[in-house]
Amino acid sequence: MTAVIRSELARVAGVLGTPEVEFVLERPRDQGHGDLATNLAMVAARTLKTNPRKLAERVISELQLPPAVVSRTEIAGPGFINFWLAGDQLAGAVRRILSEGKAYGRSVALPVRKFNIEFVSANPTGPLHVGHGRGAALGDAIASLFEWTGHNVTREFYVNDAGVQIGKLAASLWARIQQAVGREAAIPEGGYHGEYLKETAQAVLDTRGREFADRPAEQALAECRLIILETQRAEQDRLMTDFGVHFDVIASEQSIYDRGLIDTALATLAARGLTYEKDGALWLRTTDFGDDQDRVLRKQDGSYTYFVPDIAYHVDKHARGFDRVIDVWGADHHGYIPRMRAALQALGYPAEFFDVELVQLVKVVRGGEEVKMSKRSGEFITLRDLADEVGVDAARYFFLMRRGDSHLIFDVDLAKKQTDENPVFYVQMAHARLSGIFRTAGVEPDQAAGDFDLGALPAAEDTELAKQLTRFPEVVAKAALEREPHRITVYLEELAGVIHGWYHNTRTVGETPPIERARLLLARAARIVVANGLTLLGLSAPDRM
RNA sequence: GCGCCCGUAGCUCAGUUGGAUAGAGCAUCGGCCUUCUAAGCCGAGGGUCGCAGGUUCGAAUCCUGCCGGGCGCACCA
Repeated sequence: MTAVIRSELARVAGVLGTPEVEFVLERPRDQGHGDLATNLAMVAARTLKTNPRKLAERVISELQLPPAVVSRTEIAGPGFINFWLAGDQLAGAVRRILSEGKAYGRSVALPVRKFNIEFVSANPTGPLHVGHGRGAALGDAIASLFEWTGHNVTREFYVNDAGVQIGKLAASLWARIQQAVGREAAIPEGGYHGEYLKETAQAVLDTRGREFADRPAEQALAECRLIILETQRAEQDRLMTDFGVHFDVIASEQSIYDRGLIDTALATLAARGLTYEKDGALWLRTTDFGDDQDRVLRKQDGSYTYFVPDIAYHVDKHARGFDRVIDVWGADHHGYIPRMRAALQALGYPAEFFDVELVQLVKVVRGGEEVKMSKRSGEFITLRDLADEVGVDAARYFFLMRRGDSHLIFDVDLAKKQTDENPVFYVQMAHARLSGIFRTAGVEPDQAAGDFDLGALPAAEDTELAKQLTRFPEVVAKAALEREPHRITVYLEELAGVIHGWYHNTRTVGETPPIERARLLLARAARIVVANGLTLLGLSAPDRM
């Protein structure tokens, strides 16, 4: 219905002689300002150098909108034009919720794009921690938002299984194995001290026998490397599955080397004249593309920097036909963005091909005290621990309820509370209560049929709820455009507030038949919207709590 | 020193690509249980939008400078 008004406004803008003017048509914050408002007269007045309110009068006299769509218009404030929609419009919007069901809120944003979204991508050198959890929740939710707006999405996880860190990890495991059979052995310099390696060491001895510890070091290290990689990867997969995140592609750094993609990428850059030798190293002219200094590709010792497989990996993503690639990174990697972007532009990819979503670090608080995390000491809150303690739904919700680029304080006590102070509980409770209405009525929600008649509903709460419900599609579209899942949680909390108020102040079961019928349909529509919002974010929509 | 992010109510945070009187939850205070979940609802108080300039009909939003917090500035990954 907004599209009709928008295009009519655009037509009038042309009549006024300002066809190019950019105006806004939006829902005003204040209900007294109508259902929709536009600033057309004010922005056009600037170019036409005339009085905005006078121009607004002219706009209204030019507008040709059927009364079935707009029941009233007014000029307000400095020159806003406010519209009140006809009652049928709202009832029609609720009927659309009922007919679209699980699909309500989905749309197709043109042009349809092929997205690759890479997230988590944790090194297989230790357990996933809460920061990875935030990346997982955010990446998955952004991917879902793209799907809900009609795009093609691949969720991807990149494994750094080729670097020197894996070698140190294998050596650390080997030391733990030696210790487990009672020998003196030290974790090597820069190695890993976490408890989990002791467990893995014991598991190796249990399954392969104690003789494993007697093998020649060189052979054993190669084997340790494979074992620890597989163990860590398996645990990461299990955790992500338990966390409700499914990856379509697990990409391996080692395979980037094995498939010869390194040489291809370097050759392409060289052919474009963008590399040079200096001080015995090979450099890339990233300064030509906005970086503040050129970067080394191949070190003096002949080995490649981490930058090189990263470039090759993104070349591979490009080759796989994605037209938008988004990496979800921890904020501590932000300094890496300019050089990555520069490298991809050096390869001739369009600037919009590559983008990064930064995720700020998570501060976990319990009992009012910060829970410190230290990878060094091996003491930190793992994602597994957190999910076990507060539950997957609460964990995911808390990770999503703030903008990704703002610091997140994760209050463990709050996440566990089964009261309205806890936003997850508050939203899920709204769904459970709506389900409760149908239990009492003795009908399945889907069986609440008939034509929705908003006119049969007398309470102001009915209309308010209906209005709130119909906002959902535009909230989803905006959240997808901005890649901001927190817009969904904010909306759901507002919606839940309206639902709780409606539930408290009106009754459904036992009202007169026309009212009961209409309220059941409204409850069904509300239940659909809450469920769709929760589902989109990867959360459950419980019928009881 | 340079760069990126952040700074909004006591706390945690929203704030529609510049709009109308800056909002929500929690906390505090005051009401409401013969009710489909009181595991809830209604109401009140609470603000120098970090500070100072600028841009314009209009700035929390855009620009400049400063202050404060976080994170980066490798031939590490």
